[in-house]
Amino acid sequence: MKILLGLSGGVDSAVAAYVLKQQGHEVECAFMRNWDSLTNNDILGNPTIADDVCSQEKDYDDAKAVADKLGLKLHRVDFVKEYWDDVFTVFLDEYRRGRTPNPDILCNQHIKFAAFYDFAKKMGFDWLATGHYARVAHFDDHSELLRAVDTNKDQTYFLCQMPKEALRHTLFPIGEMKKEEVRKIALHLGLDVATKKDSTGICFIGERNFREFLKNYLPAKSGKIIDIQTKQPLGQHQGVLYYTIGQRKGLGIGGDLGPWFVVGKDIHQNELYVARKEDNPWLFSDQCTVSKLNWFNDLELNLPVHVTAKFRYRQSDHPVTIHTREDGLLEVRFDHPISSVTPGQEAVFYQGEVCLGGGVIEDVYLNEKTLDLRITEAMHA
RNA sequence: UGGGGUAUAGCCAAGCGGUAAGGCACCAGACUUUGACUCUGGCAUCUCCCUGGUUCGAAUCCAGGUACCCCAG
Repeated sequence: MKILLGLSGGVDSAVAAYVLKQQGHEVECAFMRNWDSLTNNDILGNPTIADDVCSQEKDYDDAKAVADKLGLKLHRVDFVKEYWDDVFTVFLDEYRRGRTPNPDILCNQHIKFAAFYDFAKKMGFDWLATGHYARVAHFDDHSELLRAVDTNKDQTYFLCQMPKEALRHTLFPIGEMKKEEVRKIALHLGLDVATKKDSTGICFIGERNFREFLKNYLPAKSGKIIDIQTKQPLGQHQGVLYYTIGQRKGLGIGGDLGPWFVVGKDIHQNELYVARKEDNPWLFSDQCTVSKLNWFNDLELNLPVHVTAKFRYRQSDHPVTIHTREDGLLEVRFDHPISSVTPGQEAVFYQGEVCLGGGVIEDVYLNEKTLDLRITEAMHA
């Protein structure tokens, strides 16, 4: 089989390349470049903007070293425009709406398993492979996405929006391995990336002071921080768009009552609403609606059904019941109230080991009332 | 300009003569391919409003200032 592997310069994809090669496949690698700090005006809060060699080039060098060591060909592909148009534009639009998007899910959806997948097809490859911690089971008529064996590293959450067709032609070579084993193999192979720190932050962009990063694209506009319980102003925020639900840091509210957590916002009034931990009904919800659904199987034909769901990466599974509403949105009812479920984030559904798919959280509810309605009522009471 | 009260780090706030608790905020690190949450650590050392004094020793006692608050005018 002719396989194109996405090689990032990290240890996971390096070992994935090795595994495929050992299995006797015809493997070539490709390094993706999706972000250009200068053309994308990524200045504020960029820790490496002044460096001679930007971190991406360092990653490319690492990837090149791995490919050379394994004797594999390395392509270099550039999706900077696609990333901006299909990922970052959506990302910013969501923020402008006061929501909190997940750019890495968009990236997998539009870049790695769309633009990159198309590139692989065009280049004549039969399969696409990446170093994600996930498993895929291919059957005659469909493919299933399964949780990684290493449950601590499982990345199916980020893969929930990958197109079905791409999943049909994708392999995750390290999905059966634990991170520890991956590093051990890399060490045995003498790869320099064996001990390289796991990358974090937005994929292709990296770790950032997030508020400073957003300021490059969303202008600061300070306003009031209000205690949703008493309606009293407690301080000033720097821009309501910079904060997300459940957030504690960055509010700058002193005194003896805290800590305070963001429970909601009004982008028109430019007000941020906060509550104390003791007032936690404000942080909880028992239901949400979900749009932009992507299913890997025909489960939706059999709704309603009781499954488990994650509402953010590395959150434990929560039992929920899902069914379709007349307006086409998916309605998700939680068995028990959950904290800080946030519009714009992804709800991903599982049945045991199988990742069924996911969608974007639209509204969150408590006792049949949307968060916005609850806030409006509280502020006018 | 009568009486009473308070002045401790950015914000709250312990301390009541023996060599500055704690919380919030903030900063750093850990965790983490989103944003968050969480965890760990740091954070008053010509220092406790100022100036004198008592004492072996004062944020703690005394005197005088200064500022703010409350009650009464």
